[in-house]
Amino acid sequence: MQTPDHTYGVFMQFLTAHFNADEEQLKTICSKFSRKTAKRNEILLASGEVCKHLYFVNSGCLRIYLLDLKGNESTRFLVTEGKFGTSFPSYRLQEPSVAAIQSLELSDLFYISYHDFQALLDEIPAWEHIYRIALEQEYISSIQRIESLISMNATMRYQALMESNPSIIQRFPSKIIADYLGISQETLSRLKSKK
Amino acid sequence: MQTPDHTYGVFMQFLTAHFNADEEQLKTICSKFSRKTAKRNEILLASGEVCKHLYFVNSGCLRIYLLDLKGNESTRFLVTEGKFGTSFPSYRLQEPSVAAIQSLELSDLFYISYHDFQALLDEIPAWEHIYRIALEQEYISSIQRIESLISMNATMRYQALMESNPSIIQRFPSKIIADYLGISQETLSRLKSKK
DNA sequence: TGAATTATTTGACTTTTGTCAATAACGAAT
DNA sequence: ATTCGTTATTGACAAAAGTCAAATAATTCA
Repeated sequence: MQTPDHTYGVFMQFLTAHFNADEEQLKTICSKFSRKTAKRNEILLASGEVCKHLYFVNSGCLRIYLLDLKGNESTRFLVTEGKFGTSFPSYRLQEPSVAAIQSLELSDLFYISYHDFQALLDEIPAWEHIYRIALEQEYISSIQRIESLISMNATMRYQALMESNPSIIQRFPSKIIADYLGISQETLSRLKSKK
Repeated sequence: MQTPDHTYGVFMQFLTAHFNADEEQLKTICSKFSRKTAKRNEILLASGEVCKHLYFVNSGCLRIYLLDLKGNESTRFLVTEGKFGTSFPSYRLQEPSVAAIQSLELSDLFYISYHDFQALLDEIPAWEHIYRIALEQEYISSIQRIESLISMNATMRYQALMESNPSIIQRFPSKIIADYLGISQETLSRLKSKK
């Protein structure tokens, strides 16, 4: 991938929003990203592997999830269009991943290796700045998620999700919404019908 | 606070670990921090207020916690010696805080305002770099906390905490450990006696 | 030190949530 | 449209965790 153009879609919007003034930097950044299509339900990372890529979801959706010995799944994150996602602890530390990554839909993805990501941090100070801002946002989101998990019951967590992010409730199977909320799908089904 | 010296304790260790080569930057950074002592159980931030300070805990301990209408408390974070802590979403966005901050012990604190923190980010590129690294670590910790909350029951979460951070179990009242794990103090007491 | 406060444990009971199983509904792909 | 496989709902029951109350233990600090 060498020169950015309109076919980049949402990824192009992200880049120009941050680097519109600097064609040179933009080309450097694009040169480090590759693009791929992931099929519905395709596994991009199995648990136990070291996570090699950070993904930008141009279209579709990724799910970062845990799978225990009994086959129970827990959704750590859902990553929709215009967002970056990876198995962060594994990607950052280059250690085996606890979580797996799955494409929930037919997805159009840009991705960058850890090595190239580090190179961008060194080469382009603005890249570190943007990354820092993004980390702050994700950290705030994760704090809010922790708060809902330690201070609310299943009903309150579902209501809070309906208010903060109603689109994902419609978009994804309720089994996955239940995993994300840390409750069983039967419990979710019941609290939906009661209300 | 102008010139750093040995009375700074752990804070000095943190600074020299990152800026040992640069006396100039060190002085700039120190000039933005103030120091204060907080009494046991002193409230440093009440919920609803905008969080003005980021704290470095030189000695003692801070607790970032939630308080609901019924008086139930939930501990978002415990910040021990050598760590930075604040009500992060409020400090970063300069919005009213959901959480409160309390000094659990007699604590020796360094603190910096949001404005001065932003100034350091602009003035000293290495400050943004260090901050980014710290954010990554905190974000990874919060992801691991989310995972334990969505995929483990009370017993497993307690066991995991005993393995990952046994010192805080001994140091703090079990009521606070229970809050931190998202369970009632009675449940914690029972699972301790069963094992 | 000793009174007062705070924290912890335990019991009895309730509520919430999970599990298993059966059925119903839905959706993708031919 | 029909079939197959997945997803959602519901019931019956079990397990986990919460609540309230009382008794005991431990701490604080005056």
